[in-house]
Amino acid sequence: MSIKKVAEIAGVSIATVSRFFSKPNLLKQATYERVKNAVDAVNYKPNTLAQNFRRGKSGLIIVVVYRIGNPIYENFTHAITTTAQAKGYDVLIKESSQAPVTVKYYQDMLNSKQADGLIVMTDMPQANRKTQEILQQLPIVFIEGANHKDLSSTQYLGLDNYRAALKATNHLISLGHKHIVCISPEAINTAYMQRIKGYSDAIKQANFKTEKVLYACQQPCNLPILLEQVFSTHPATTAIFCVDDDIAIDIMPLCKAAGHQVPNNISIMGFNNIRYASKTSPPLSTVELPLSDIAHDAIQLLCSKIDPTYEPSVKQLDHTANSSRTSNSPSYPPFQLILRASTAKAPS
Amino acid sequence: MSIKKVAEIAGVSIATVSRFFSKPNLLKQATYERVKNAVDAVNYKPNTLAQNFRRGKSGLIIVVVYRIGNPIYENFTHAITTTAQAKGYDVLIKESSQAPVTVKYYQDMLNSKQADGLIVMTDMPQANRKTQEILQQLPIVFIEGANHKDLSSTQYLGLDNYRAALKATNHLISLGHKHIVCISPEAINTAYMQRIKGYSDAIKQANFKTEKVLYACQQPCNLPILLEQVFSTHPATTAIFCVDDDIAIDIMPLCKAAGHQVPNNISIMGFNNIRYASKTSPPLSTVELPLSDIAHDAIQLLCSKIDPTYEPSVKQLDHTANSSRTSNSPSYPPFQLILRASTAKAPS
DNA sequence: TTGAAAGCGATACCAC
DNA sequence: GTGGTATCGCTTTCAA
Repeated sequence: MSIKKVAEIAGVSIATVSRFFSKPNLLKQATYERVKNAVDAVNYKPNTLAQNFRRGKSGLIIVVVYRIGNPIYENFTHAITTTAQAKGYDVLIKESSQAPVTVKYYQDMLNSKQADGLIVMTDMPQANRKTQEILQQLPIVFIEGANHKDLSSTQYLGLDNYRAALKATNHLISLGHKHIVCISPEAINTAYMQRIKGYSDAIKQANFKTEKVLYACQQPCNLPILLEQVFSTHPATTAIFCVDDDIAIDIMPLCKAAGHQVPNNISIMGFNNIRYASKTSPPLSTVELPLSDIAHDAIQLLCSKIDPTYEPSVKQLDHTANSSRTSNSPSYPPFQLILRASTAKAPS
Repeated sequence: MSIKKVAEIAGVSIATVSRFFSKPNLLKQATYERVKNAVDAVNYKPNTLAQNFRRGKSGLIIVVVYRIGNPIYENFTHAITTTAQAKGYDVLIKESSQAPVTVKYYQDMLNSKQADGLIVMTDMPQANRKTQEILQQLPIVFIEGANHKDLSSTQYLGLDNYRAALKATNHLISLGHKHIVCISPEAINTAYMQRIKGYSDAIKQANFKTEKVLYACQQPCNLPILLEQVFSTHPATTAIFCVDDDIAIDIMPLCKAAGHQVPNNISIMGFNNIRYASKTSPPLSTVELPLSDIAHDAIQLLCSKIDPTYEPSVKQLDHTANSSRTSNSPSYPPFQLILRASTAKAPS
């Protein structure tokens, strides 16, 4: 009844009140004033629910992250929001850690118009051929950690996890390390897989035989055991490549507690360069992906999927490292090696 | 046209299709089957936009946080979501760091029915008498950092920042420290103010004359200068109480770099017990507020504000420490002192 | 430049 | 148990 009320007070039709908000310059100055007065008088706000309903869209982009509180997202969501707002979308964040996020979930969310589009930073469980086809149709952009190999390049906007890991491992190799182990969370996703592959390939390219990947469970409960295992079965180990900073940050004190000096006896390398990586003792060497730089492209891509007429020519947006021929796009900087004091020359 | 389509296919009225979802047990078995088949056949999902519109509510609770990526929220949003979902609400998160969140913003968000209720963990800028009255009417629950003194107890669900800080400072005092400085972020909010007050009161109660509060700007740029200042103007300083862990984590390496051993020469105490507090070297002593424990009460309170008939008797929910007569509620545990290795006896 | 009116899709009341 | 239908508040032709 609200727009009606305002119309009544202003002595105009509801259409005019509607125009007051959507196309104010169509109104005659005098009419505009009358409506404005009425609107102010009752402090009228158009009912978003009704607007959304009528327009058939919610004006909402939802960013799905595994868990809030992960410092990785810090700048990314910020950049996403700024870009999206410029295009008239509001951005809200959904945590996926408490509910298994399935293809069906995305489908429902979008079909029922809860959100106009999704930016997903969580791994998607099983993507078989059928679900893949479904996802293809949906306005979703997958980033970081999606099962990109099941998705086309217009679906997935990736980061060069593979090459970054390759480079990080190569850095350790260049420091003279010959026995490097890799530690990954047990709950593995595609980003982690790519990083592990980067590590493996670096080891192989260097013709080392001691390639070793260990998996830590979510709660860093088994990390002490894991570490013990490393040094008992691979006593020659002089470097650890952790596929994320959290693992590295967890493991560094454990190394020290076990009597292994960092970096004198053992070098530790992280991944992501979270805010806390520079605060460890010694500060953590790590790699940083240009997460916030891809925000613009992500929104662009998403908009073109929400409204296919939006931008007919979607430019090439594949920044993944599926194969050796793929390279980083020049449009935004590639990964960056951040060298601090947790890595050093291998002890002789 | 969708419910209509399903009704057509099933050969029933739209009312029946509607009931299929809302009150399925009202349908005759045979009718139920027919509708079910039709629904499955076209993979029909009720349009949430239409439902929300018709029902006049969005079924959404939005948690407003200053910035995602802050580990404080990690468990809290989780707990909020679980509780809210049990009551039929979905929970999304809104970052406030990019847009100044004003009273008007909240008002619009709720009036326009974007969300049914808000849980706010950001400070609210200026709350004068008028805005206070407005907020009183709105389905908002303020937590942690709100200007609680401007709000009534049915509005604000607080944490005992004051007493936790008092206790933390008293712990330093009990270790023999007589010259304790306090460092707070420059962008101060009520939670920080309460903590600072807790610190001050502890100092006063101990009859120390050297009470000193310093403010670090958001980017920890001036922290080195601040620290230098501490030791030049207060060379007797043997302990630092930081009003949040981030400050403590930032300052610890700086102390060490400046040649002050932690905790031998200087003790450092944090606040919040974020995930990374235990990873510093030495591990950080801190205090932890029962943030995730209040999730249930927060949702309860919010629901009673969304629908006043929901729970006529709102039980006493004031857990703040406005005055000395207020005490922690027995319903959830109070703060907890987490003692690690960054605090030790004052050097003699 | 403005108004009248047809819906958007679902809900719920009132009949039968 | 089921169907008909008014209605939620707004947007958007189409006419005037």
